[in-house]
Amino acid sequence: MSGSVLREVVDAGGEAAAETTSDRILDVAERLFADHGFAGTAVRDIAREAGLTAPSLYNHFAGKQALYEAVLERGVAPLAKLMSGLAQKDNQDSDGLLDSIVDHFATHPNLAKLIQHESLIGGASLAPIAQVWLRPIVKDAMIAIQRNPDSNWSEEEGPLVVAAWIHMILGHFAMAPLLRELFDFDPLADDQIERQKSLLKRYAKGVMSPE
Amino acid sequence: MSGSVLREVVDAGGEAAAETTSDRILDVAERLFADHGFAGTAVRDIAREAGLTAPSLYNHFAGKQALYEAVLERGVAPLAKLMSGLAQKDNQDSDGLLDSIVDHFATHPNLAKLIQHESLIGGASLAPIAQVWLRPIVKDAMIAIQRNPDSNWSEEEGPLVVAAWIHMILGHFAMAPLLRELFDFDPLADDQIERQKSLLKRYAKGVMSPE
Amino acid sequence: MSGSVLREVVDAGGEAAAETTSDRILDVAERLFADHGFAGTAVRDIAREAGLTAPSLYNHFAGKQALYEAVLERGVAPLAKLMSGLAQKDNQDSDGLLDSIVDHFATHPNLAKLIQHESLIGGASLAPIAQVWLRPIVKDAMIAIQRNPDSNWSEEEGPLVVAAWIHMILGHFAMAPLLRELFDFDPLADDQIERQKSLLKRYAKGVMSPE
Amino acid sequence: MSGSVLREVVDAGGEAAAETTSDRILDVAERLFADHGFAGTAVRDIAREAGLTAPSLYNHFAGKQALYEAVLERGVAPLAKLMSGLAQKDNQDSDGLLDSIVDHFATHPNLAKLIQHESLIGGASLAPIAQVWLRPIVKDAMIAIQRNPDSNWSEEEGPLVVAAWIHMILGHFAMAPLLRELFDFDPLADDQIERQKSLLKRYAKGVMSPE
DNA sequence: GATGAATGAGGATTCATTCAT
DNA sequence: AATGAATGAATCCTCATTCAT
Repeated sequence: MSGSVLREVVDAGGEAAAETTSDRILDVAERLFADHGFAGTAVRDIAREAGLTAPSLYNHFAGKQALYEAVLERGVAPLAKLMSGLAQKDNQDSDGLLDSIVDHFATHPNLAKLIQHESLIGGASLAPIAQVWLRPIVKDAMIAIQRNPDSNWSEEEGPLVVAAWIHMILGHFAMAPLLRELFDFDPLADDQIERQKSLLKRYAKGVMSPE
Repeated sequence: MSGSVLREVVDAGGEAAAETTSDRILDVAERLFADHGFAGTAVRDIAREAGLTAPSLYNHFAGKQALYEAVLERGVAPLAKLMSGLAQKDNQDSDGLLDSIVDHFATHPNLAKLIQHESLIGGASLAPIAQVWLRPIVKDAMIAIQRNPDSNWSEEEGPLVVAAWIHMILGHFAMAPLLRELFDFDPLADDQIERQKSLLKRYAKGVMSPE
Repeated sequence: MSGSVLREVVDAGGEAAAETTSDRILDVAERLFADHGFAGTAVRDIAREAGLTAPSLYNHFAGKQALYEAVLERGVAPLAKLMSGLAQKDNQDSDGLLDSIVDHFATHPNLAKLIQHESLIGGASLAPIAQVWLRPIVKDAMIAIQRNPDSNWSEEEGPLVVAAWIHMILGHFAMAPLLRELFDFDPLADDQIERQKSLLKRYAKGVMSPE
Repeated sequence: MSGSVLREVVDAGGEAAAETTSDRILDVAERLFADHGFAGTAVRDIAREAGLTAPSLYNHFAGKQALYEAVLERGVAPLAKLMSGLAQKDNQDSDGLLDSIVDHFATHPNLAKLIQHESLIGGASLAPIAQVWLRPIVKDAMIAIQRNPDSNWSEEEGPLVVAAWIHMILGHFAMAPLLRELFDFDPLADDQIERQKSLLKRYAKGVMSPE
């Protein structure tokens, strides 16, 4: 259940054992897009780090935009799958749900950055992400919040509560460079991830129901 | 004609009444850097929207990077000033503090995006922002959290708690495009900002001290 | 089609029969750098005269400076090779040595200009030229001068004597525009080159040992 | 007679005691044009080193080209004056003539570089230099050579002999960077200039009449 | 699948020059 | 006489992309 175990199994976040060339390209592109954003990433750099030349990359992806979208889809799809799966299970178990989500981001360290980049830019790919993948989950979450007998959030506050969760989870992973500067630890280290998980769980218990 | 007096009144957040060319450039650059990031913003576009040609811009700023840093400094400096001022007042009054901070981001709608862009990229300008401007504030916040008799966060959790506040506040303003897609409201609308303020205040009361 | 054989024959000094694009670029660049200097030569002009666009040129050379250095190396290397070859032969035969050197500059009409440009500017590429290529030859020359029984130059004068030879040989080819203005002949014409050779030989006999 | 004495008196080569702004500009421009060539020198750099801005420079000179020509004229005119004066004196005294010329270049250390730059480029300003200033002197020199009873140069060789003198004198001063790299002394140091003078005088005696 | 060569569009920046002040 | 601001032209160079091989 802990992230460190999952990492070896899933491997989607690391590019060490990449097999096909397309996968290798996607791995590199994911990392570079996450670190430098879409505009700040050169196709040539992706190609070079993937071990080929830029023209060769066009044998695998129609263009930079298409590659970017493929990266986003590959990154966001399993997240959506995970969460729609979780939603169908016992959604009272917010602890396990939080563990799963945080673990997913921990094993996919570029995902949060990708989502936050796209959210900041408000690019064309944001709508699919938000509408297709995240919205259903959000709906479940809002239902869960409302259904919680301890919760006393008004209906208008629901979205902001959900948004707060998104910010806390995404932020922990996406804004790692800032946190590293501000504090003296790496938010992506295993112990910090565990701490963040326990923090979020305590929030889930107490914070959600202030009284 | 007596511009210097008007400037403070009119110019809060908008770039309509900008007076000097340098200010106009800074205003435009702030908006474009916030919306498209550093790499995604062309000097020529900044110049055009500021009403001059790209070479002319170099009469006011040494280069793109220098302009970017000037934008960041102009944006972050008052934030730091505000918060260091708040820290010296009654720092038990977390409500007023939250109001001030949120209001500042509300009236400087590009600031959160600028900080989050730079945090994501982990660029060279991040260190000054974090070290010089944010770190002192963070120190105060952590002291306040520890001093709170109701608080029972361990010492290691302090940074993560502070980080959570950063994520919630920055996120509300910076990730507006995502929230707009996900929900059907504008986080920057006055009523939503008020709602967010009251939400954060409730968090400050309850969430910080779960038991 | 069998280019590699032809190249040595046809391509001596002229850029007409250049084969590979890189060679064509080098040929044009050599001529333009020689005629206008480094700063006075535009990459776009080199590219245009070589039959391509400026960006295409970057597929062959990393940049203007790299191209310049490649031009210098291609020009100076055979000169050094020639002279180190001559040094190993009977170095009493100063006549043959002078013939070879002058003929080399005659068949590489840009070389003297390139060296003199770089010597005037004192650019970064001058040190390699001087240290690696010319210095060994100079050493030989100074030994030869000292060893000459008729020579009565003091040790301190040796360098100046060598320098005088350099000036006379380089000057004849590099300062052709001045000589054309001053006199009414072309220093690069065959008969003038022959005359210069015989002049230098007479110098070598008489001038070097005045008494 | 020695260069070191003259330098303090004449001062045309140094820019320390420059008086009018125009003179200061000319001094700086002369040095920069000599060191970097016409294309390699920016008007702004000249202006900055002269203590004003580029637009101000246009109050004194019509443009870059005009400034360049003014520099050349100011540099070459006294040289021509000197030499026409020398020609009218006892032109058998080649020793004094050589001393004067070399001293002039020694006290005007940029002059040789300026002439050699312009000769290499073959620019529009070369013709005036060659035709108006140098040609009369050259004519005298050739007459002197022919008239010398010891000389046995053919008529066609005359120009080449004169050219050789030009190369040796200009080269010593203009190609100082190369000589510094090649040998371990500064050609512009007083002792080296004296040595060069004595060398040239010996050449004048012996070399000119090999038999 | 891969690549070297090529390119139009655009990148930031420099340059010589102008002009109102 | 000096300058801040402005600019068209040109600088070197990068970029995403195409295409023949």
